[in-house]
Amino acid sequence: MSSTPSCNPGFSCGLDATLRVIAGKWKPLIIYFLIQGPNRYGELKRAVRGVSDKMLIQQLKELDSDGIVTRHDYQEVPPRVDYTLTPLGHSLAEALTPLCNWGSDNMAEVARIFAERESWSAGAPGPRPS
Amino acid sequence: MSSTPSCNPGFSCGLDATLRVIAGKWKPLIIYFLIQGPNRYGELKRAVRGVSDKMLIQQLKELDSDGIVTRHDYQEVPPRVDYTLTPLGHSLAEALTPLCNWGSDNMAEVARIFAERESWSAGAPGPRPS
DNA sequence: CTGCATCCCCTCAGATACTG
DNA sequence: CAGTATCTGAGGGGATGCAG
Repeated sequence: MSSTPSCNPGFSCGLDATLRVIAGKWKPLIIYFLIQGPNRYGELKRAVRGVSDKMLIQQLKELDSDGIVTRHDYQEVPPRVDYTLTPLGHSLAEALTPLCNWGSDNMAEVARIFAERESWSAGAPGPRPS
Repeated sequence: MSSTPSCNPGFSCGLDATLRVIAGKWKPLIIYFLIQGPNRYGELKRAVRGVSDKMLIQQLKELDSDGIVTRHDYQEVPPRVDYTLTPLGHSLAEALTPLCNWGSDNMAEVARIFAERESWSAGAPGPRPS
């Protein structure tokens, strides 16, 4: 029955379950862009810059079979396909929001950290080994 | 917000920035367990099931150099080391909460989906997934 | 903790089908 | 030819885990 056990087979906790769904380099981005508007393949590809066709298609396919998005093929001549979030996917996208905000809020900080890390390889005078 | 740069060098959006920090198979779990309580190395290892020593140490080290956690070595015998979240790490952990909740809320759903996907190889008499 | 063997993820480059 | 969506194969590199 649906007694929602505290710790189900396979998942050590809720976060664990979530991670299985959004695992991968692009899925979080894809999901998050999907809720913001663009849903045609081309739009998505432009939004998630740096992703290759293969990856985009692949991830989209996985998200589809995971019940996060729905693929709609208009079967038209200039190919037209769009992807929309399912209710489940929509709620997931919303759960992603705080992460996005965190990144926005701390972007300067994060950028600085990464910049430093790159610079020490270039010979930074950092009194900072450990 | 007033001083929040729209799109900084390298990051296409906030989510992108965040993902660079929590990239990896274990980091989100580690961070989230860290906020839930105490965390000696051993505790952590028990919490994040399936992780190897090498990976745990490695990820912890990265999180440390990313300013997310702080490593404290008591230099005792028996070795005692603990890791605590920095303010930055703490806020990140909080941003992770909705994701954890999402997983908990939809664990049954997710488990079902994954179960079905695995069953195709076992020949389940399922009433057709579609 | 370091080295080594492995595996999967991801990127690159090229191909297909159809229209204006 | 240009544009859209998708697929295929090859290959590198990073991530992961085991043993010394």
